Amino acid sequence: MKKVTINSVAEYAGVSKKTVSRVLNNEPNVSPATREKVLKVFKELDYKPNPIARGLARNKSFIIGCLYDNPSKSYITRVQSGALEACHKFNYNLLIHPCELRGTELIENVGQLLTTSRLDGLVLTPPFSDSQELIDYLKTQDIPYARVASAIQDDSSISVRSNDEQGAFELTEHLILLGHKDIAFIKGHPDHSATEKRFSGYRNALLKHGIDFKSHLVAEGNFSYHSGADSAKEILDLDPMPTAVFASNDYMAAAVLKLATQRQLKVPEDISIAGFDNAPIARHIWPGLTTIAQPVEEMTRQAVEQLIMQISDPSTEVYQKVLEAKLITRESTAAR
Amino acid sequence: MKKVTINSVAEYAGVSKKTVSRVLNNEPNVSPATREKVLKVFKELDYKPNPIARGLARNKSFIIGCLYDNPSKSYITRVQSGALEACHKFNYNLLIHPCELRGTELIENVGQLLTTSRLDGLVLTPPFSDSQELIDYLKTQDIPYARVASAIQDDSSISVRSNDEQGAFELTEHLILLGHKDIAFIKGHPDHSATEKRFSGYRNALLKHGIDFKSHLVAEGNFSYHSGADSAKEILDLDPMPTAVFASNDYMAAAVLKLATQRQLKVPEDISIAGFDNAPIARHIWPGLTTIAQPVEEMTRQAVEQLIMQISDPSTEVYQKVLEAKLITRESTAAR
DNA sequence: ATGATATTTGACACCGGTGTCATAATGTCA
DNA sequence: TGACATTATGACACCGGTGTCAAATATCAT
Repeated sequence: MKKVTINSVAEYAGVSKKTVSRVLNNEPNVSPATREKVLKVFKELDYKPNPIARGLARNKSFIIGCLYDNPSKSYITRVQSGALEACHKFNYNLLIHPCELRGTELIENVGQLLTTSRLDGLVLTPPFSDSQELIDYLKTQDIPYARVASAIQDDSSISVRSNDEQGAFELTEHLILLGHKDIAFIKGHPDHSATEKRFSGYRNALLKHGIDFKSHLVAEGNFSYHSGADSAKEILDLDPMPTAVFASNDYMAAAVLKLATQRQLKVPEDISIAGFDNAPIARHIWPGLTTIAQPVEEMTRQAVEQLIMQISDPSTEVYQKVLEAKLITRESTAAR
Repeated sequence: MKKVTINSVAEYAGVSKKTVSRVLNNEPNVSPATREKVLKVFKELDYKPNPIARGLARNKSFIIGCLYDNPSKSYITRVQSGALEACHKFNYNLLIHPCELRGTELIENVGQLLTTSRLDGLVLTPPFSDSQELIDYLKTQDIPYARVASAIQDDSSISVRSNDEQGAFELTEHLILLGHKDIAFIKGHPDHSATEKRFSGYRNALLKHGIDFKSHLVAEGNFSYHSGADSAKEILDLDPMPTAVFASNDYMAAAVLKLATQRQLKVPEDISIAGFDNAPIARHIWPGLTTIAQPVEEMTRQAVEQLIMQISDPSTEVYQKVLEAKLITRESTAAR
């Protein structure tokens, strides 16, 4: 299998390299006859341009990097799947790069990534999308990036998020309307901006309905199943026990459900449990979890799509969007 | 921020490009003094070689591709995490490429991937690692690849798998020793070689203990939660109902557990349920699933590590390994 | 000191494309 | 038909490295 390069094509077609390059890139100023001829040779020799050479000449790699550090596997796969969809639409590829937010090496680590892969852009998922330090660094490197599910203010970069506050508000209201007054809340990871947003949605709903906020009903989680299990213990040990628990994501809610069931509590008869995200686990367990569907794939898809726009035309207006979250009721919540 | 290239380094250090290149690649035949001098300039100018230029010159990208099409999110993330570990150890990056096994475009799709990204190697995960068609194609493209969890015979390529048959045998035996005789089995996806292996482990255990194999106790699944739900219905509708169910993975087992619970059956008192893989969900639900721990990360890590070895030295002996699977007992199985 | 050999170094082509600019071919209008 | 604008084409440098090979220098034995 001999290698077919732009040179061989040019020679075979009897034109210059440059003309072949023009045809390749659909540039104007090629006569129809010549274009036709070259295209035929492409077919005949089964020519595929070398992306690396092209990358060198144009200083582009057609690769987008995805940064993440998230305890939820399903969140990651959803992010990836949205990102891939957008990438493939525009013939980009996706390189994944998990790393840790904490630790002084973050900047170094990302810098390493940038120099070793020459990415054309970066998608930041929480908690990176909320890291001011990282964002400041990226600005100095002038590499385009897009933030997913970030609540921090930065008008100069692409951002797509969903309305966490609104979602949490609706879910809390749902519980209140079912007659619950003692609603425990499990917070997410403090590094994620969604954590505060969801918490404030919860508080606002209580406020609106004239229910006193009680701080002893709030447990500190970090989105991991394990932290949910710890919080579950705290909450179920309370006396009197709250009649409902709202966990900031489905994994933690699943942990509450597990402990409740272990303790012979009936869900939702004895206690209602709700989560957030609509992760697969929410419907894989019994009873199914009432939760808030967050359009993770869609957020990421849009973010990456816009990122690619920005890469191909830096003058594109910076896209900032907030998508709606939606209440999904299942069997884990019921009237008091 | 001015760009620092090999030329500027050379000029600044007062040596030729080539000498800089030698230092860069730790090549011999550079006098200690010169090497020292160049290294100092590296630091001073904060020089980072351009991987794309290097890739063009050496026809290498330092990127490994990972092909998958698997309904289990947790399986995918485990695969990725093992692959990433190996990649980062050797300064490679990982590009992920989900695609569908079925459909005539597979070869075309992969071909496209290879020409648009110039990968240095490919990791195949099930069901791709079992696809003879794909493997034949890859051989014609002469790109190095490694197979993960594949049972098909191919001495010429790297393969790391775990002992599915043995694992299924042990799990079945565990159920038998608990006194179960009517043990239903839910098969996995027919495109995965593990499916037959697990099934045959199940049959062999029955055989060894003199229990008749009953085909009506076998349901056809495909590893997805959904298929598990369908199979669960079939099995729980049987009369008499079997006293134990062994699903070929944990997702399907979780579906059985959900339906059983919905039907007010007590697990494990009324029916024992077991899965395979030791996916996170196995311990996220109540009762926890008895299952077989499959070292997915470790398999992939080894496969990628060997792949990289092979890339850097094609004469490396082809690595083929079978790792052990391990029985994990939890609350979902009990004596009859 | 001399020649023989080993080590260090650099000039230059090359990887496979793209960008710039000059030149050739064609079209337009008075 | 000539003057000029427009379109088509190619020569050549360039992106930032690596490979080849010959020249320069150092090392060693005699």
